[in-house]
Amino acid sequence: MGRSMCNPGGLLRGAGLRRTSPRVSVLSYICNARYPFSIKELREKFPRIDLVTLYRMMGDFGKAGLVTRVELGSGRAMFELNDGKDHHHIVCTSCERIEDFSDTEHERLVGRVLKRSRAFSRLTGHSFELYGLCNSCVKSQ
Amino acid sequence: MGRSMCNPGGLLRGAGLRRTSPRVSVLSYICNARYPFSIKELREKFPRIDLVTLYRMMGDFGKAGLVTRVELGSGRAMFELNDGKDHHHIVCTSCERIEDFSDTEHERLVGRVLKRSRAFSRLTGHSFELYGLCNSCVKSQ
DNA sequence: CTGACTGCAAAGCGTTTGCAAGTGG
DNA sequence: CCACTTGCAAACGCTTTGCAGTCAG
Repeated sequence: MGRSMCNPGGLLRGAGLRRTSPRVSVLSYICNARYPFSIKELREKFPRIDLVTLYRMMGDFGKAGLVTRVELGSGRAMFELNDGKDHHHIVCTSCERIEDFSDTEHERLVGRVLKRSRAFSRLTGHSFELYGLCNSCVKSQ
Repeated sequence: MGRSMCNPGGLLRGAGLRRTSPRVSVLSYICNARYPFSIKELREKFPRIDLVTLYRMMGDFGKAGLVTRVELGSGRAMFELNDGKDHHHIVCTSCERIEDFSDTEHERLVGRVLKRSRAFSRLTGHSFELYGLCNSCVKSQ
């Protein structure tokens, strides 16, 4: 639900980006992705699109607010569709499985930290990610 | 206080690592570092120690529990002395200034998230970092 | 003396840049 | 048409690996 209503053409036009074939393909894939994805994953899914094009595409989509870059400690860039909701991730350090979670308490906490800070007065972003072992990896270890 | 009592030789021996000249130099620097540091910073501070040695040293110190690796969204690895206390960072995205903070509420939050998760039952770590502009960078922009 | 450690060279990986050819509006 | 996009090649920064010489214990 919601995901399937994704309209790549409209999203691109709304963002002021040209509706090219690579962009439409990738954007519709992104709309249906349930978890953060890497450039490598896009490359495997779309072997005919150049790696450089994918990097530039994520850069453009990012500037346009279509996708958000998330840091998940893997060393490579990960992205996800920007749905406007602030959520976070639990990442399995063994199989890289990812689960989303959101926590309203966390937002309050961020505000409180900022208020206490002497050196900072403006926040532009934050990362809050958990690392662990998912149930199946716990069993097999 | 505390910092100045740093004893590189003792720390190394306790960790089962040989007390070599590069390790002693770097470790005493680390003990007095007030903020997370990068390999590049160590390289500038100790030009005569090979870059590869610094990487391996951080790897060894990490395994021995002397330092902790922190992800601050810069793309490069950052480390800090492992003092056993769980704290977090506010990073200025303009000048890379770093301020530490700790928040007991955060620990409770982590436990709550884990309890609610269906797919995860064991956590091995977490990141909680804030990004923003420090007071002096806010003024100059 | 021996294994742990270091330095140098080279490779690996993810990412970025330059430029000519292609294409959407 | 013309500016925006793409693909290919090459460079880039950070990090890792291989190997021979060195040093601590």
